[in-house]
Amino acid sequence: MDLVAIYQCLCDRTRLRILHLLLSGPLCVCHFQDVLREPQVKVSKHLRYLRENGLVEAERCANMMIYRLPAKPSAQLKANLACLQDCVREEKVFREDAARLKKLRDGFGPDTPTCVREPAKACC
Amino acid sequence: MDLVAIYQCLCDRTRLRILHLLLSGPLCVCHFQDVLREPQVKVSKHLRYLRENGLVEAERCANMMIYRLPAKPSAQLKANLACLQDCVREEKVFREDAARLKKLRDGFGPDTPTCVREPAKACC
DNA sequence: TTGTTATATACCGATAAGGGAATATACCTC
DNA sequence: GAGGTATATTCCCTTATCGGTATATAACAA
Repeated sequence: MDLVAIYQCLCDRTRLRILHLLLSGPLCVCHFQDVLREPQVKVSKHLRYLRENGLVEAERCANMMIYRLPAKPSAQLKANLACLQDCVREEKVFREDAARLKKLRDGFGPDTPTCVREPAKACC
Repeated sequence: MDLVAIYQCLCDRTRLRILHLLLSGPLCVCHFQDVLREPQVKVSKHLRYLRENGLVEAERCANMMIYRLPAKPSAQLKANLACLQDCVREEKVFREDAARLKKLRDGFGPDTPTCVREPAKACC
């Protein structure tokens, strides 16, 4: 995995949003769908892309997949994720995503997805 | 110019090499050709891409074009260029480029291009 | 003017990227 | 087993990217 591959992962807005969310902790696919408000295929394909390039790791838990940032990121990846975290502050989309994620995590009514209402059961 | 556009510029190896060279100062196109050992079209087109996205600035000087990093880079760009400078250390291509550029700048025989032998005349 | 050097552009082909619709797989529950 | 939920994959289309060959432009020099 070289530097170019990292930037190739970072050069799509959806993937940036995904990585930004992961900076605050592991998430399952339905979280992403809900927070990003993007269709399941789209999310799934971008996650696959990130995974194939070593930018995220995945683990099955019951019938859902939990995605997280690599436990041992390379120096290059670490540097770029830190840089990303600085840069996203300036853009609205990312702040909105963060706000929606917070809402989900805080728990909001009976219509929020199971994996959010019952994190223990959903392993995340 | 948003974050995605920056990463789109960074996700090609030739453009990374160009930006890396620019981190050590302005250069004209023939420098790039020589150091990168890439054909003129290729260099020119990547420079155009970078310019259109605000990652480099250009100025004509006599019959050559001098490219440089923006005088007033955005916070996002500044952060990413700093990150880039850290990351390139790990990869051979960049070190080799730097070595070739140094050779050129130190002046090497009568077969080096005019714009390198006579920097004053070439405004760089 | 003509020629020369430096750089840019147009055009073409090959490949990759990104998105959606439909379908498949994996796991759970009953 | 059947049915449900969560996620992945396949197929198809559209558009972007990258590279090369050939040609055009800009500025200088004689």
